[in-house]
Amino acid sequence: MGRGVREEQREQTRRTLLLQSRHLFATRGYQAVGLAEIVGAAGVTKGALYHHFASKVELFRAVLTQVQQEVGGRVAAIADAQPDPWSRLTAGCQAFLSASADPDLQRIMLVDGPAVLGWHEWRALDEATSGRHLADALADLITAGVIAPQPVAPLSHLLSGAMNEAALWLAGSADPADLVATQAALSRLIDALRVNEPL
Amino acid sequence: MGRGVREEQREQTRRTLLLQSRHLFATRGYQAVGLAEIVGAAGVTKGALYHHFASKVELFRAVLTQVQQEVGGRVAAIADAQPDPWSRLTAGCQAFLSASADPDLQRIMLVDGPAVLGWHEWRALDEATSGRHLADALADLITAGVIAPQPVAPLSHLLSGAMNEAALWLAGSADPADLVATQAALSRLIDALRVNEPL
DNA sequence: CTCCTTCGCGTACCATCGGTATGTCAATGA
DNA sequence: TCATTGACATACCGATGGTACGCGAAGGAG
Repeated sequence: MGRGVREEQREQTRRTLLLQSRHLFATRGYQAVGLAEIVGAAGVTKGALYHHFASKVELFRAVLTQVQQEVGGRVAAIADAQPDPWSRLTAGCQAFLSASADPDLQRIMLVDGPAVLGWHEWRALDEATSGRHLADALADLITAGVIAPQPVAPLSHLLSGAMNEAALWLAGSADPADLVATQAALSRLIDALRVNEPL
Repeated sequence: MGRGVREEQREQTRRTLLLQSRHLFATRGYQAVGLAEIVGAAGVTKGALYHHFASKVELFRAVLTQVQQEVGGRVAAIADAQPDPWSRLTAGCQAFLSASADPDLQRIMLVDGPAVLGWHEWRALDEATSGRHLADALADLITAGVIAPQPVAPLSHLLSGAMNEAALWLAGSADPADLVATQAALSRLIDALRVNEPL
């Protein structure tokens, strides 16, 4: 099944473009990085870039999608390994916090994402990956009667925003105790959702 | 106290620049608005703009500072009118949610702010206004023994992020029930902080 | 009132950056 | 073998943030 030298080179170039732009976007931000620098790092020219991506924004969109799927995959993998719905929620939240703590991911995912694509589209992308897992976990817990019946959307947004901001803060904090304290505080907040606090 | 025609005109120009750029930034975003459009709306030229602000970023910084102080002032006014620390926290959170629901404020404050100035500087600005009130309220509740002793910083970031994201979501939701549900969910989360859940 | 200085601002210009049109050469398939 | 397609390079354009400089009126000194 020789896939053809043509298509192979194409995908190679695209991967390199994604990889380099992702690195540059992560370290210096979307605005500060010019296309010249990206194509220079990738060893190609602007012609190649615009052959693969319609605009700088679409290149960023591709990078963000990739990052979101990676984070979503890591969270889902850890959450799905848990035996019960409640553990899936808590473990998933901790996993998201850990994954988002990577400074190379969070600038793309949490800072530039909403600004470049607009909040609504950013939200839609998140909803397709990590956000979906959170909403699903909450819905499962409601149907299981573990947490009180209520609309999932508000809760999902509150928790998602809490974790996003916390991850941003943790990335800049050198003290590892902050991570522990944040996880503890987050656990307390989530525990509040249980229908009856068992002493 | 004749302030002089000179200084009066200067401040007038600066105010107009801030007002117009704030409106444009709020409705179309920092990136999509060019300086030509701003100075056109303000009835001046780029010379005037660069006489008052060193760069487009500094203009945005001035706008953001103004917005933050307004929101912080509104929140503080409502919170300080409450009799006890616990009411100050809850009322302050509700006030922040309501204030941030204004689409003309939130794009500047919550979307473009972190991306344009960088998350750290954005955080520092927030810390100087609304964020400070939240941290103070939490600290008061801890010393009063209402909520369990714990570091305030993680809690403050979690709650701040939750409210920010919720405000963003509420602005795009036409259903007024979403606001009620969000406030209810937020109240439940905050209630979880009490040292001993009564009943 | 006069002169000079200062200051707020307009004008003209520049560099850079995202984006496009077009050329080129190799892979492909008949 | 040869025409075609497609992946990419090159050259170029318009717009935008930013700068250098000029101008005219307000303010102070005599």
